[in-house]
Amino acid sequence: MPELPEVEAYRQLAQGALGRPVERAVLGDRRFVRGHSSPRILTAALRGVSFTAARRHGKLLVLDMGEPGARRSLGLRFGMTGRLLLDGRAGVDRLIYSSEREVSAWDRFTVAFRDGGRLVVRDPRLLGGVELDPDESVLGPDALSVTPAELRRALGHSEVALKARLMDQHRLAGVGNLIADELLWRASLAPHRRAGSLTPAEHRRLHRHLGSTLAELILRGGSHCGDLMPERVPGGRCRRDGTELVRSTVGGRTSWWCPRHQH
DNA sequence: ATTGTGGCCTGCCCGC
DNA sequence: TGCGGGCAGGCCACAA
Repeated sequence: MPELPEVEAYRQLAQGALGRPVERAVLGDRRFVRGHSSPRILTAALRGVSFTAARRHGKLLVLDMGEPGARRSLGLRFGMTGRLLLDGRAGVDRLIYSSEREVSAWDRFTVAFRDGGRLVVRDPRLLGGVELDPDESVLGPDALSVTPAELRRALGHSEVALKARLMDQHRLAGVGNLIADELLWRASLAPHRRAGSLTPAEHRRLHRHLGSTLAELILRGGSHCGDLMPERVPGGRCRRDGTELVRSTVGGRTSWWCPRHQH
């Protein structure tokens, strides 16, 4: 599903859309519009502009547009089943939980360029969305570039489960359910550990594993490419010590973890 | 402010 | 063979 690694791939794909004048934008489903702008205002804002930069903040892809001084931006979210396509090319090969089928009805948002190319968000489940001038200030620091001090601040002294805190986009942006499980498994930390209870050594370990896990998943091609993923099924075993993994609900999400080495 | 819960959305898979 | 129910989780509204 689209977590940070997928959206990073989408960002790289979207670089190919920069500098190409927009003919028009089309909403396949008006429910796909998020935020305060109406579909009419959003599509009108895109007419004739060119994108000047493709940025990523957590799971949010931001396309800047317009002249400096009158800067606007377009925010794209992908939920758990959203794909990005540019001129028919996909940003990622495979998307777990989503469908591989090509159904034009799932093209929720299309930007048609004057040169004939298209940027398409294809999302069967409508869990993603498009927003004009998204408020990025509500997002925490990006998980790929977060500093140790920022990560410690994100966890704070909270009594909330560590995993829930890591997935709180307002405090740390980019970590979703699959990566949280992978990260905690690698860092030997239990998902239900209180977020504020980590020792300095555990903070360091978590920060180190966060960076290396994300970098590795980006290289491997997605959030589903972790070492824990194949065992994230009933009867699955820990690849480190052979213990049968436990499935429980933490922070309202299905969590798989090793009861032997994660504490 | 913080935290937890339920609903939205729909393709897919399983059991009957 | 068709059908109903459960599941998946990012995000947001809402309540306490």
